[in-house]
Amino acid sequence: MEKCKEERKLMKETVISDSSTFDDLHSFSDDDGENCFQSDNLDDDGTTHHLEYSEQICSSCVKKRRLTQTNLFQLWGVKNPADHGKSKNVKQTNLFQMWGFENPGKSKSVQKTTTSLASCKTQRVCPFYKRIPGTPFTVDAFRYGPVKGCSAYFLSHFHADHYIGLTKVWSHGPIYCTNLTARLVRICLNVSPSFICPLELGTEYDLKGIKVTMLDANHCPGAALIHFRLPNGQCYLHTGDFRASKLMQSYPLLANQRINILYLDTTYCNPKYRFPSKEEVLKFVVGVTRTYLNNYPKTIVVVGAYSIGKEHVYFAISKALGVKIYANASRRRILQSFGWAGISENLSTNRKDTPLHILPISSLKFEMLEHYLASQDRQYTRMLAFRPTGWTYSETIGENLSLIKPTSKGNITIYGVPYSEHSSFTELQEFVQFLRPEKIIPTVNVGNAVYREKMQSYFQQWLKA
DNA sequence: GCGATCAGCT
DNA sequence: CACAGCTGATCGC
Repeated sequence: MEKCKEERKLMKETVISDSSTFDDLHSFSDDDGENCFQSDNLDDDGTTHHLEYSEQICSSCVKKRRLTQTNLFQLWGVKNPADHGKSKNVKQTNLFQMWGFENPGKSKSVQKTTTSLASCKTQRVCPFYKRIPGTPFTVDAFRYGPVKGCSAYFLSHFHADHYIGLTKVWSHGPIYCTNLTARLVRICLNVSPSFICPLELGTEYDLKGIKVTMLDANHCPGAALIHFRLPNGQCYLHTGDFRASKLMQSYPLLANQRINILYLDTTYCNPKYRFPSKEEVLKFVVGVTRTYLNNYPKTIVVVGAYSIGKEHVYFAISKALGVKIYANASRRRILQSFGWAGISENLSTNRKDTPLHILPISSLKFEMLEHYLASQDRQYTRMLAFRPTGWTYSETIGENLSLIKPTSKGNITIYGVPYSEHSSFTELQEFVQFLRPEKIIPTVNVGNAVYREKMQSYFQQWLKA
């Protein structure tokens, strides 16, 4: 134990020195004594930065996995008797409690032996594609501690994989984001308001001599594309997470404007991802719901959702059926914070008032849904559930939604629907061919050199034409 | 005891 | 690989 502690300390020091090396290579001090990221650390072939793509971790610690307890009770699907005593002390936040009733007993079929690495902390280094060269800015880089040379931290949108590391003890610098994202950072993460700097969409700001504009990203509420114009005339666009749309082609900062570097959300940068438009998916979801309710009027409709995003799936059902939306208090609070007109009238605080319920997407499993249905005072005889996720796709289904077949068990039916808030391959192509940027830096799927090369070859093909 | 963070999992 | 998290475990305070 003590040995491990020492190793961790040693590793931390090692990593910090590595980090300094990186910064020494890629940053300089300007007249104010503030560090900026140089723009000349970027090569044209896109192959010379493999090291920078991988966030640094301690390999020696990874090898030293230490077994903790194997939970045989879970392995057997039996309740751990010791949990009875614990339950009084342990703060439980499981779904059953969220719904307001007892956990019927965890019976995960297979629970792997748990291992622990927390004792061997990994220290990551901010990868180059999160830094904006020639500026003291980073985008979605909160998990690296204070980033050397960074005096302003941008948050593109409020999803956990982008704000990870941002907590109420944050003190490494100002956080720039849209108004809506700023509210979420404050109310959900309790970050000190003194660090939160909300920016109006579509308004140009001068931040440390750089012209910055946030543009709607057509992703989740509050998500932004970030446009930077440097004093030397260079323009960079960071898409954060986005779904490219025709509307973006009318943004004054994008139409007929030169973009020198495009930091691109390449989540679905593969021709196999050809999913339908959001509108088509919404139409499909509403159609399925109507048909189902015609056949089985006593049906409860459930939509799975993450913290924010994909709200229109249940808004569409709500509107089409003329029913309110039930969501738990924390989700209602978040939805209210969007400041959307008329949202309050469509939310219900009582689950008995409406057949349309929103649940965490992780709870869309038959066992949990059966329990949820059983808890509804026999109001309903069936359940229809939707799981909206971009990964719910199949090459054969492609854009033909009628090929989607639900999975059913007993009186519960679950539809996976390809409602995506990221660009499809085609949308990416159109966006890049519209923007014709000088250079493209992918920000997703970059952990693997083969993928990186594949993506760069797509970019080249698109821009050849 | 609480919050932060991480590996593993989906 | 990643979506956008969740869970359990551990550690620092």
